[in-house]
Amino acid sequence: MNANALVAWNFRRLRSVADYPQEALAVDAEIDRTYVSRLERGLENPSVAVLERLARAQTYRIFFSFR
Amino acid sequence: MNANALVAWNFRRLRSVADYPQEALAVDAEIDRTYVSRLERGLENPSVAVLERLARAQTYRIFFSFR
DNA sequence: GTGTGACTCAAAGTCCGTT
DNA sequence: AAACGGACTTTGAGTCACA
Repeated sequence: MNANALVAWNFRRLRSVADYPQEALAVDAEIDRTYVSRLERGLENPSVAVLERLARAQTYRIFFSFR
Repeated sequence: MNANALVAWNFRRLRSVADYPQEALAVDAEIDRTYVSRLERGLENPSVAVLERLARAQTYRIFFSFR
């Protein structure tokens, strides 16, 4: 198991349980929608800066969600 | 506090407590030694693949160390 | 709402040396 | 043993049109 596949899998998993569309996440994280798509399928090798923006967006989403 | 600064700080911290020279880590992780130097000083924005190689090398070093 | 291919270009990452 | 420099090659980041 490699790190990028794990990161990809966890990002998708956490995004979908939060009922958070790729497109909305992309906007919040200020990352292109198509890049998020490829990242979640393990086709990219993202940098720490990218992970940070996505993780922060995910965190806000979870904290300010209802259910 | 940003993610790259944290990653940099932790990599250096863990490497030095393991008594693990940059050059040896660089060889084990198959990463250029000058890059490891810049990374630990927070001057780089490394990819997941690089983090993985460094982290694996660190892990082996810790597991197969004496003290 | 997401996946894909093709693209540009700034940045990641390498390799040489010197301090 | 680690920082620093420059020149270099490769890849990630970011965009777009289309399915």
